[in-house]
Amino acid sequence: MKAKMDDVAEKNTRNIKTIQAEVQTISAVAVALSVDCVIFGFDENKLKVLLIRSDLKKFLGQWSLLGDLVRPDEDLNEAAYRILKQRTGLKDVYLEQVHTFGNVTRHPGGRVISVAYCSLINIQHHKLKILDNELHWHDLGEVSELAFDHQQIFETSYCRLQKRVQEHPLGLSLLPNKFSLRELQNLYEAILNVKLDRRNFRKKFFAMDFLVDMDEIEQNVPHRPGKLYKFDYAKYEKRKKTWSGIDF
Amino acid sequence: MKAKMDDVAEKNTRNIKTIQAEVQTISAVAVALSVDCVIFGFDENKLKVLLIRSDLKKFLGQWSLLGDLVRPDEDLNEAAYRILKQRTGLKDVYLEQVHTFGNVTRHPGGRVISVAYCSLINIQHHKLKILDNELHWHDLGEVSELAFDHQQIFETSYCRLQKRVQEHPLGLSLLPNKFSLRELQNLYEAILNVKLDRRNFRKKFFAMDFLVDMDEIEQNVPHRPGKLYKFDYAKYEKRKKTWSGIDF
DNA sequence: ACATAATGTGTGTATTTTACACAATAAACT
DNA sequence: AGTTTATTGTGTAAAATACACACATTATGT
Repeated sequence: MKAKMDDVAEKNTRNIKTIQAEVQTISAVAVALSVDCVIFGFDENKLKVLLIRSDLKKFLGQWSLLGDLVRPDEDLNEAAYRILKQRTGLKDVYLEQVHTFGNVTRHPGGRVISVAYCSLINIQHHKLKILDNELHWHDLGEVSELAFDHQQIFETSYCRLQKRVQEHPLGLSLLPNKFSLRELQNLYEAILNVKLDRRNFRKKFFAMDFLVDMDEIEQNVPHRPGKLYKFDYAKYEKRKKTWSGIDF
Repeated sequence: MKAKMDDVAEKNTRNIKTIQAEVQTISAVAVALSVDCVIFGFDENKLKVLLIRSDLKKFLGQWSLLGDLVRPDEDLNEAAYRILKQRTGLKDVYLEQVHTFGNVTRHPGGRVISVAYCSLINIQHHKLKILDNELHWHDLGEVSELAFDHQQIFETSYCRLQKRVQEHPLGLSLLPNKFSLRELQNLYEAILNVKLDRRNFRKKFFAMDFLVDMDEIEQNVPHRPGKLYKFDYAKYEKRKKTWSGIDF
């Protein structure tokens, strides 16, 4: 399976070169178009990103983002959703275009421009799918020297995420449906890489009035269990026009 | 001149179709890559955007953003700077990538993806160049039914601008080097489309401590003239790491 | 029953934001 | 020269928001 994918990648690389050779003679530039997804997850109180071993010989052993070429009949968003579905089995997840990377030399196989997407998934909803050890969740601190310009793409996406979670309650899509306030705070602390005051955090989140008390408590914790809440997405959708962010 | 440009555009359109016909048979998708610039200016206390009559027959008479195909040896940012230089004669202006639009059907001539850039220029620095009446500054309120998906691109860019001017003092690149506080406030009111309290506006801006009193006053105004200031870009560059925005 | 580890809760203080009014100045008009 | 007009420049009090901070409660594990 892996060997076959490598073949496809190598073949695409040759094809791109061929196209570009033809295109040099005319005025329009044909480029290959790809989408790369920066997929974030949250587990054991740490923020993670999903990476795969690089396809290309040049980057042998290095990790890279999940990406693919966009198909002829496919919009950019569709391509991003397809990649997510293929790799994680999940759909209906948060996905947002971040930036387009198109430097001439960014891909050794020829001119390939890449539209980067940032995605947040609930890591528990697909745990079974990563049997392939070429696909792996990495702690954010341990992401370095990615293939291509993926280090830059990753960093750009992470910065965007840090901004976005202060503007919209996106982070919640990283958590289980039911969560304790401690989990929620751990999540924000992990994303923003700061320590927050527990009482003020709770106050702010309750003031938003989007949390619904489930009348359940945590199980199997070696201490006083916390209450469980869910997020009221419907209420948020109604009010988000007049919503001005969280700001921790 | 205009007729020649139309020819080139039509020729490119045919070429793109030709390329795509060839590409259908192989696995990589070749797309044409373009850059569209949303160029903002400020004049007579109004925010303006620079538009040109559409090249294409399908959109005859409609206005469109300034764009061009990206060259084979050209990075995306370079292409955007080139367009700005060609159209306005200006370089060293503020320019930022906003979003990439790549829907399959967005261009009637075939698959063309467009990377949108937002730019701010001082409208006085190039006043002489718009002799061509196919190129025109439009009041923001009067921008409607642009060609292609340019209406959407424009709106996305304007929203981005509204956010960015609250995070960085970008707006100043729309003003002359010397400006009064009234001009500055008019600018922010135009961009954000709100009314601001004069005293509080001044207080906030002075508190930033980036304005330098030029010891000059406005000339030829039929009322008490205001003092002129310039913006201390060097000081801003030094402090922008710890800078957390303006927030009107 | 005792130790452990985390939950749940409120208040006073500092900071920031907002609302708001009047004297001073230069030009234009008579 | 005096009056009108339009806009500049300035400060303060009240309200809202953000911040720092401590102790009793509750379940588990031994």
